[in-house]
Amino acid sequence: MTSITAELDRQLQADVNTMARITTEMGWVTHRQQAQRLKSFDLTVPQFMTMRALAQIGQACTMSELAEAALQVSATITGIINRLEERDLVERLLNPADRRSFRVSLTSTGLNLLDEIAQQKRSRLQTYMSHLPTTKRQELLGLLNDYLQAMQTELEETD
Amino acid sequence: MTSITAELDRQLQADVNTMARITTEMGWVTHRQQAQRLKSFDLTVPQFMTMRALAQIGQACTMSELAEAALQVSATITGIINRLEERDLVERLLNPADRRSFRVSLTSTGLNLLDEIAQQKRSRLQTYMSHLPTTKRQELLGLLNDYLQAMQTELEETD
DNA sequence: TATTGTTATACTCTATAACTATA
DNA sequence: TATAGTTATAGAGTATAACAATA
Repeated sequence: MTSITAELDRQLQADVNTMARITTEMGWVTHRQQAQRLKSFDLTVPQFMTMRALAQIGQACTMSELAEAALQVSATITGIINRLEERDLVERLLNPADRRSFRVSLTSTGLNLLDEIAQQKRSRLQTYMSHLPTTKRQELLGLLNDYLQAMQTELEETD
Repeated sequence: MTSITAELDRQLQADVNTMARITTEMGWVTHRQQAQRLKSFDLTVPQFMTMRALAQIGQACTMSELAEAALQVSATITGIINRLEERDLVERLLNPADRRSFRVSLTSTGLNLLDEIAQQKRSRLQTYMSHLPTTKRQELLGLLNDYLQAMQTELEETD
């Protein structure tokens, strides 16, 4: 007869395997699905995530700050911002305090586009989430949030 | 005084907003983190996901089948398989039954590499998951699995 | 004629290293 | 000298369209 401890270990192993499969798959499916959806707005995933990072910072920030928030190196951000700026979705403003750097921010056009995309996403999620009982919903959110934070912490550590 | 229905609606709205934020962010963080980790194996995310799709199919498949499983178009898969084949991680085998197509499969080197990566991922997850009580773990897995399936179904529909 | 897979093309993302301007 | 940002470079992924070989 097996001990309770061994039983729990086996269960943990099984759960870890399942979790490994789900998170790997979910990351890729999410990425490809987002790319597909953003295409109709003529945006790429990195462009969208950069705009989102700008919105989240809330105020004009430097290229370096933006690069860090968007999980990119600064050379990459330069290219992304160039393309977004050509379409008047973001703007570089001179920074009188330090003439080496800019203040980058979303234009009103950029902010509106971001709102439109967010609204579309909320509509899709509403259908899915309204099928879950309130307690399950909140438990899911809490666990996802913990997991996300664990991932973000880990990313910072390996920097 | 507000009705219970209105209260529930407001709660649903709040949960939908949170879920929208978390899933968007998680997709990007996962993608960047995976890219960073895979770099130490000299693999890109699409290369890894293609190898994973091959492993999941289990037997040799055609380029078209692989493209569909890896959520790519066939022209993209051609390039990815070319690069993996040069490193002996996958192989194209002649298909006597139809000389237009190949049977693609992982080599033993490719399979070993995949195992090594999976093992590393399990180790990391184990630390995180052993902190969760068994019931919470399984509830999380159930909900994530449902969500993943909902996403995959949606991807197929928009094809 | 239809299907399988590749090639051609054009563009974006990505990281590293070299560089320019400013502090 | 150090820092902010860009440019140069090389390579990978991406989709569309044109193409070759085979069915």
